[in-house]
Amino acid sequence: MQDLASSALAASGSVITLTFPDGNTRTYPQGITGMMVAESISKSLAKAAVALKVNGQMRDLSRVIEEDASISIVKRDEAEAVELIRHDCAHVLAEAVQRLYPGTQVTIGPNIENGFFYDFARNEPFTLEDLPKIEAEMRKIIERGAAFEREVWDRDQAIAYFTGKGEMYKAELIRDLPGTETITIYKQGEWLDLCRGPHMPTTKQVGMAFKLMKVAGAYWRGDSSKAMLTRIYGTAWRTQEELDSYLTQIEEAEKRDHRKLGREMDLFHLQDEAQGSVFWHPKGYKIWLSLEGYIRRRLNDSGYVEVKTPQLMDKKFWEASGHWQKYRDGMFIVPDEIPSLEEGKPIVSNKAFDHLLALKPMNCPAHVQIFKQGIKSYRDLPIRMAEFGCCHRNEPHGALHGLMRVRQFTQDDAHIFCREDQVFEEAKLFLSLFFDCYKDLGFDKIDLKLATRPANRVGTDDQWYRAEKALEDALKQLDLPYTIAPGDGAFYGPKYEFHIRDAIGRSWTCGTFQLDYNLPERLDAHYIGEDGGRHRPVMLHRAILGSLERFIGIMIENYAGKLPLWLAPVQCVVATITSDADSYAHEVYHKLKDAGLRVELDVRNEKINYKVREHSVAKVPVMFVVGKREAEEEKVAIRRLGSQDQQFEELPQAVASLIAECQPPY
RNA sequence: GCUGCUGUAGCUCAGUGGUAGAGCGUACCCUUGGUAAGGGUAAGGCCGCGAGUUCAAUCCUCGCCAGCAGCACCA
Repeated sequence: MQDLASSALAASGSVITLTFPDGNTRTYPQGITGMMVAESISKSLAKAAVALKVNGQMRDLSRVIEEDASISIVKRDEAEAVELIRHDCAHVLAEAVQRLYPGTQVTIGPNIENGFFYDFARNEPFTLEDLPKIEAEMRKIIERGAAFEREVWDRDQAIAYFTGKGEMYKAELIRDLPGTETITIYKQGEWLDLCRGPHMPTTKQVGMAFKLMKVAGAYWRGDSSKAMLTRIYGTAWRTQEELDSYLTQIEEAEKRDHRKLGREMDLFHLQDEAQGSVFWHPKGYKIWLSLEGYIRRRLNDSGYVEVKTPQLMDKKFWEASGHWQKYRDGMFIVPDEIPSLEEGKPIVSNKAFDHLLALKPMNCPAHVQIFKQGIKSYRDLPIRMAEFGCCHRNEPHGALHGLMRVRQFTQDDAHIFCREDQVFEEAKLFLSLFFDCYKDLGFDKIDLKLATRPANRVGTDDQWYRAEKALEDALKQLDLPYTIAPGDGAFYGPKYEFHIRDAIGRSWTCGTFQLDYNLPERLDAHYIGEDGGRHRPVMLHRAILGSLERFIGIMIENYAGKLPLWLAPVQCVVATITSDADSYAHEVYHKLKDAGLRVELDVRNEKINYKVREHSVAKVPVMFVVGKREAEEEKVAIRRLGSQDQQFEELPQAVASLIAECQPPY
């Protein structure tokens, strides 16, 4: 090291000082690369190294370190390296595809959570059958171990190069890069790609712990008016063990799918004749009622009043609210005419189109109508108007998904009518109510976003500023972690979005809190202020669960079907060992039933093993098992889901403690 | 809505150019068994829908519908 350093020093005459993670510093000659630094420390480090972090930024090992910096060498077995492995793997995928399918254009191939994808433009989209062949080609490329070489290209030359090769998408990407951006190219052997980098030294370091997962269509630049590309998803890890454990994790997650559990636990079903609308079975509806009851108590105790508003309302009404113009394509429209029963005649006349009704897609305009009945004083505000409102939205077929995205859903909706100076306080009240509920419901991983002004919006900038500030201040004051989602606000105001993930990691919006200056204006709502004049109230749209359908779906997945006692559709099964215990079992069953518990009696002519298995599979949280012994001693054998053993208890005590345990948290 | 894949018994899935099979579940019978599947018998199918090719289609081709994955959308 000394030799290298001193000889280079002698040549160039200047040095740089590098600080290592342990705080030590060393001087190196100018022009030194990351790889040379690694080699200067040890051969084994140089071999294990895949990248260099310069002042916290990942860089290629081959790049020259220009000036004094704190650095750390990233080894392949470190957690950070997995990002490099995945991105390099995407490049290898792209090369493999272009080798196997000449004429395919490459576009973009970024990392995503747990993996990467690459979008290709090809007349004939890839299918699942193509993947093993592509994987095999990738292995060859990795085996070959070509070095990744970074080159800086001139912008026009780069555009000319890719255009010349027929890579129109790459050319477009370069054309759209800001003029200040350096155009960098990474070569791996003969193949090259436009890329910002960094990359590992060679393709060999990608390793073999990767797998191509699925193919799908994806629009160029995420724009449905543009071409549809064919996307290949892959995953890559540092070791085979990591890959295997990821694949097992996916398999396990699939078992929690609410659509599967919904069928197995006999909670609900969906069918073609009512696609996107749920048939709730008795057991599923028990969950619904428990959850609804819980929220109703919460709202009642938090100053809300509950209302119920019409499903069908005249088109005029939706024109006034603005929904007709903006969201008509998502509404169910019904003619207000008696349909004809005459054979061969149209069901409705042409005149029917002059008078249309729509199923409500939202509850808010209806709530404004209630607000507008009579005259409201500033003293009445805030008015917190709640409704378990059933809404219909004509969702695109491709969007429908189990309970998560349906066409008929019920929101635990409410609208708060208040003065602007009350927004901050209402936001705080809502946030604390929200988190109290989610704690009770077993959710701690909630992704809270503050969605700010979109390009297309109503209201003045000043109004938006005050609105965003009120929402952000409430978050800060409650010390809640959040991220900003710029431009994601509604056209009428900023909002909080509460996202939760399902079993396989997809994120769904559940709760929401939205500020709205627009609707009170459009529907002419007002109150009389202290000054005796008319004023516009601010409207806050808010939901804790969001759609009950979606929330129950998420909850099933979150608990893997093993709902806590207060939500479980069947809280206890009384099961007999022999028919000698039948009459005692009836007595036990009725004691629990009379106490209001959701209980079932199993006196079937089956062995206890069989009954225990069946009810365990059905995820019943508690079983009271009774045989001859229990009947004689007035006891029950309690068996809990997931436990191997049992406790024996006196009947009155067992009943009392189960009742206590089944109480809702609020 | 777009791209791809899939559609066979209530559920999970085999299968074949000559009108179908398993396991689980269901019904009935035997069994009264002490904590995750006791035994037997039986019933159960417009092989998603419509057209075409063929002597013959669940199987091949086309169209439609639905489901799944992803994309787009989500007031």
